[in-house]
Amino acid sequence: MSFSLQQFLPYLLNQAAEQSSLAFQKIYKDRYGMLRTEWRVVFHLGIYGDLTAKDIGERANIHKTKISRAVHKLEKRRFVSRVKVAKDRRSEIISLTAQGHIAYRDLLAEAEKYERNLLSELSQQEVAQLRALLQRLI
Amino acid sequence: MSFSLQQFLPYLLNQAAEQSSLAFQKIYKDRYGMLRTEWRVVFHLGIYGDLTAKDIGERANIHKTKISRAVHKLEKRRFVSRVKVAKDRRSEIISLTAQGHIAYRDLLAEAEKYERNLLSELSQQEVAQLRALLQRLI
DNA sequence: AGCTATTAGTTGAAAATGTAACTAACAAGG
DNA sequence: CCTTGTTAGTTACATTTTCAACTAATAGCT
Repeated sequence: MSFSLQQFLPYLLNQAAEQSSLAFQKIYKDRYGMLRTEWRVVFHLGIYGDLTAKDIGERANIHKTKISRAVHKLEKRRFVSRVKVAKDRRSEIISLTAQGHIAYRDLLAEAEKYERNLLSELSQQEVAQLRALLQRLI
Repeated sequence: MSFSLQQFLPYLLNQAAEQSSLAFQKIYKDRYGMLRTEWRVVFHLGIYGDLTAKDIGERANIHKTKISRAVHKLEKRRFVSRVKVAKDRRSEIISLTAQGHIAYRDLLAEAEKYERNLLSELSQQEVAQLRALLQRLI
């Protein structure tokens, strides 16, 4: 009985991850009807600029079918648009539309606010430590 | 462009959680055909002893429908058994069967091995820090 | 050029999840 | 006891996710 679930790292990380994204999830869901993958696609485009589906998938570690469906939905709702790449017509460059940019900026502001709030309990140093440790695990 | 997804805590936590549970997930899936919720139910029973579905849900922060289905599947595969509570016949005490215990002990050993390996990159102190910080977030 | 292998992205079917509505048992107040 | 409200757990249905098979385009080899 010496094993503690509360100490088991994958479990701990999962709990923390769920807790920490729950409230933010509500924002992009309620406000833009987005799912997690869709929000992630929007953020990647907002941060890194235009990308192909493959790029996004690689950077975000998301499977291509999920990306494909997320992009479809985002396109249908006019948050992104696509243009075939001349050089390689299998792939398409995905870009935020004007409306997509607006949503991105809005959600970005929320994300920052949200994170500030989340981290308000920790000291600067602790935050840095936490991030560094998590990054090493990744 | 100052915002970094790699620094955004919910994102970081999610990545770390996914990474850290991927390989372990493979073990309980391949070896016992279990899903995450099922594995969690088994661990809760193994660690805390017999519990009702409600108890498990509360401790593990899992919705009752998920618990209900997980328990059904575990019962069908003879990892757990159920007995109606005499005092309150709405609820049932769930217990690991002999076979369930065997699976539990096996997975427990794997979990410990897995975590040792996962943490081998970090110092004792760092591990303690990480756990403490995560627990505060939760 | 022609053949095979790989790659980007899509699609369909099966499995899993979320949500809400439901049943059965209990509880509390009259 | 009866009514009303609550609780444990299940079920049905819609939405998501996963997995494998697929199409279309390209790359590489001969």
